[in-house]
Amino acid sequence: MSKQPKYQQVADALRREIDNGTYGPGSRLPSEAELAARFDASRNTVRSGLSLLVSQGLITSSQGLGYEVRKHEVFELNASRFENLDFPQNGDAYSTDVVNAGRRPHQTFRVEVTTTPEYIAQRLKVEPGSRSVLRFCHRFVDDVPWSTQATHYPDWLVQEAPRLAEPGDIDEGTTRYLAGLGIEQVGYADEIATRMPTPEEARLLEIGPGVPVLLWTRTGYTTERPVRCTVTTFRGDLNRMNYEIGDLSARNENEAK
Amino acid sequence: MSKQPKYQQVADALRREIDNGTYGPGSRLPSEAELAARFDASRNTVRSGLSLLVSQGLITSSQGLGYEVRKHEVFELNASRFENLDFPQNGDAYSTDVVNAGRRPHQTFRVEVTTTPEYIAQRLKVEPGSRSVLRFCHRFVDDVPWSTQATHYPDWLVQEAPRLAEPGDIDEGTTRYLAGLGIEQVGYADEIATRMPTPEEARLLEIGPGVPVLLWTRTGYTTERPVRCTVTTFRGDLNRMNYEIGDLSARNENEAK
DNA sequence: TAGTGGTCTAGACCACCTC
DNA sequence: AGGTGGTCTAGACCACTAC
Repeated sequence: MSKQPKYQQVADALRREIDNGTYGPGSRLPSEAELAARFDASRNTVRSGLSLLVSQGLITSSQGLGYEVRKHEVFELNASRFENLDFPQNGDAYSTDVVNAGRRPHQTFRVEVTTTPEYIAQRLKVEPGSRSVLRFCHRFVDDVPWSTQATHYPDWLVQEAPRLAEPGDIDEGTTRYLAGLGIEQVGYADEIATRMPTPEEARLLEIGPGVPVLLWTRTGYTTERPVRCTVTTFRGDLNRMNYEIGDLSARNENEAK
Repeated sequence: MSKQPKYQQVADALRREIDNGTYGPGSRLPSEAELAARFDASRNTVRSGLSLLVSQGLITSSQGLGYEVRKHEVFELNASRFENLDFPQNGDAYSTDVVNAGRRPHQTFRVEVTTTPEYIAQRLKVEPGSRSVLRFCHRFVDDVPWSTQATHYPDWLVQEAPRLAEPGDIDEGTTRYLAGLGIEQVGYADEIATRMPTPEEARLLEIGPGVPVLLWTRTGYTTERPVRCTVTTFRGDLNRMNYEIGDLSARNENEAK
């Protein structure tokens, strides 16, 4: 058993006390000065220990207030049910999901013409650097930044569906608008990854240290070819994705919760 | 434009230089002492900036060696094709996937009888604290820790399928073994989440700071009820999950890569 | 105004790697 | 041996929040 550095001992001790409920979710930790006295360490050493827990997503800190144990509540997104065309409502699937969960959604929206980034071009099977329309959405739930969503449409598609390039929302939803033009998406390729946020993402999503992002890339296909590529960036601490595969009648028949 | 703290300026400057290729993947950064001179800051301040980049997963550090720009290579796992019963090979789907990618897999394995944790019990629709069999797998690719996988089987199922409780691998795969007993999984409910690793996970997966884990929970159902719940923990920097939904003939017909 | 965390410094000593 | 990062200290000053 090798000797642990002191800041590790601080972090471990506090983690144990958080795990066993001494400090519950939302409660405040003792101040740095108190902890320094308790562990017979300098304030800086205590800070090292605390910053470890911060970067592990266990606690947060705010100037003038102190350290607080992080609360976890997650929003579930059913990706296999998403964007069903027999959708009962107008508006997009996101708002419906959020309202159904008893929460209040809002979003900011913008449309621009861009050159297609490499990552997107691969998936849309177009030349990198060619033109595409980007529809970008910044989403909030109860005024907390929740996710960003960037959908790219290739240039050839915009020729057939000019409203994609117009600013402002498309009331019936873009998927349905395209379907009305005979461009029906019959398949999706989803990719899911995780990493720490870039500074830009941290700003948009108001993510503190220790919170990863969940990246969801969906490429939509007609029977002929890919028609759109959507990259959604979620706060990892607030979201979970669900997929249903095959026959789940055994699960759904007596659903309570 | 408010003034940034000096350690932020250090982090931002280095991030820019990494992004624009001044320091490419795998290359070494200047030493702390050199950076301190360059930014006219104390060594501790430079360390704050560097540790920011470490916790963002952009660089790693090793004692005696220095700081290095992280390399990214990801392994893709197709979750919708996974565990297909018409699978051509013996052995489990994981090994097949890895070998197909030209990599060398190995795993350690253990079986134990446990009391069902809350999280699992909910999904298997059994009492929390009741008995279940846990089959646990620690997986490596080219000797790099890759993922852990813990599958729980409820007690009632183990009565019908006693080999589940025996130590050692089941050659034909557990899914096929169960199918041979008339217990066929016809549906899966998948849940995907991300967070920073616990110290235990960081140890098993040899994860450094700044790397999140990807959590994949799959509950398998017969037409009657849930029969198993598998929780897989991936290193977030090395793995990506894919799902294919609906008709993707347009994508697969002229697949090159 | 008092208490909290945030930034920054200068310096000491240790542990690890390479030569 | 010399250079690298890792740990730790003591103290200063700033910025934010509460009262």
